[in-house]
Parts: sequence; C-alpha cells; structure tokens
Amino acid sequence: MGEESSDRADALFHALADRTRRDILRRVLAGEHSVSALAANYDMSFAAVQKHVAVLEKAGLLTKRRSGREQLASGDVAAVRSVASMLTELEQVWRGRIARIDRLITPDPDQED
Amino acid sequence: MGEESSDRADALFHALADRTRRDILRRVLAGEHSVSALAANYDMSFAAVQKHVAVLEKAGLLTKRRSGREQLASGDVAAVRSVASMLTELEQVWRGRIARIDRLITPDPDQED
DNA sequence: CAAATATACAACCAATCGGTTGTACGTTGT
DNA sequence: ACAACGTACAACCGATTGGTTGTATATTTG
Repeated sequence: MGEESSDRADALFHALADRTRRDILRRVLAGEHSVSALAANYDMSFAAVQKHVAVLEKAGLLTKRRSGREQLASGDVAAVRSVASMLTELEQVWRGRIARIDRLITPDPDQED
Repeated sequence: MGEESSDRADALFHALADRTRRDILRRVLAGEHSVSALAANYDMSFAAVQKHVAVLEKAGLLTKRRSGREQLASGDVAAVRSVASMLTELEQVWRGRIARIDRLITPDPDQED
C-alpha cells in the first residue's frame, strides 16, 4: 500500500468519524442540498457546518456544484464503496487466518502432514 | 439512531482513521500477536503502540487474552463487519435517491402522474 | 532471590480538531 | 443602487490526538 492511498484512507475514515458529518453525508447521498439548507438542521453555526462539508469534500465523499449563489452538495457513492472495499479486504485477511486454522485441524489427505 | 450507537460509530471510524492502527488491525486479524511483537514492526516507542492497541480494543476491533506475561491481541471480524454494514446502509440511502429519480424519469404507467 | 521481559499508565508536549465570531465577496431581488 | 442572502475563510479557543519519557507491576528465567 502506497503513501497516497494511506493518506486517502486516513481522510476517508477521519471524515466518517464524526456523527454530524455522517448525518450530512446521509442527507447529500439522498439528494442535493445547499450548504445553508444543511446547516439549518444542526444546532451550530453556519461556519461549523461549512467546515464539516469541506472535510467531506476533501475526502471525496461529496462534490459541490454551483447554482446561482447556492452551492449544491451531492454525496459520492463511489467513495463510500471504496471505504467498504477496504473493510472487505480486512475481512479477507481474517478469512485467510481461518483457512489456515482449518487446514491445521482438518489436514488435506492429499497433503503430507 | 441512538446516542450509544453514534458513540460506537465515532469510536470505530476514529480507530480506523490512523494507518498504524489499520496496520495493527490487519496483523491481528491474520492471527494473534503480543503487544511487543506488534510494537517491533513500527518506528515508534512501545508505549505509543500500546496506546494504539488500546484504542482498537476500546472500539471493539480487537480483544486481548493473557498468556503468561504476554497479552495476545486478536482482531474481531464482527466489528469490522458492523462498520461495513453502516456503509451499506449509506449506500442504500443513495439507492433510494436513484429510485426516486428513476420513477420521475420513467413513471409507473399504473400510477397517476 | 535477582535480573530480564511484557505490559500498563501517568505526565507532558506540539499539532490537530471542532467549535466560535468576524470579515469579505459574489449573487439575487426590490 | 442597495439590502439581503449564500458562501468562504481567517483568527482564535479549549479539548483531543499521537507521540514522548519515566515509573510501577507482574511474570518468567538464571
């Protein structure tokens, strides 16, 4: 694994490690929302929400599109899937362990012990 | 979503948001390793690695088992899967959006427009 | 028993985080 | 033209993070 992909993984998991950001991501995956429309849902300043949106954008979890004076945010499902695939890869590492244990318990009769 | 499950999600994603911890998790998913055996792989103090292991343990991503003077860490694949399912749920939210757009483009002929 | 090993934890430090307020700037509507 | 709106960003602040060193406590080994 390269330095870049680790940086990206860091950014993705970090972006997801905040409930406000996960909630914003859920909303923008469901549909486009302006930053101020998103901000209206939370008990914090507009600037705070705007920073959360910026973190999600830098991680690649959402993209923005200008529409007049509004900035419409939309969730990127491909980025969500890329995180899921990292976890699947970890699960595969675990499967390898189980396979090794299995081979130890029930050795292949064709194989020398 | 409850307060507790959000706390747990925070802890899980935060634990995964560090490349050293992801590497440790990969190793302990592949098999049991003592804390000092893990520490030998990284260019940082034993205490630093021990803290990383503690973060993973608190998040429920690994468990420890005492064996003499060693503490053997083992990855918990169920916790990894629980994170994956959170992402799947997010993907489902996105599918709902696509379904709505689809219904708009190709309205069901049985349904009034 | 004494020395070495494995772990845990406290105290400390610089950097980052999540929030705030204030300011600036482009766009819209009157 | 000007007031209101939507956004971006800087400066600041307390809390947390990821690292350090040092100390304490079991457990093994000679």
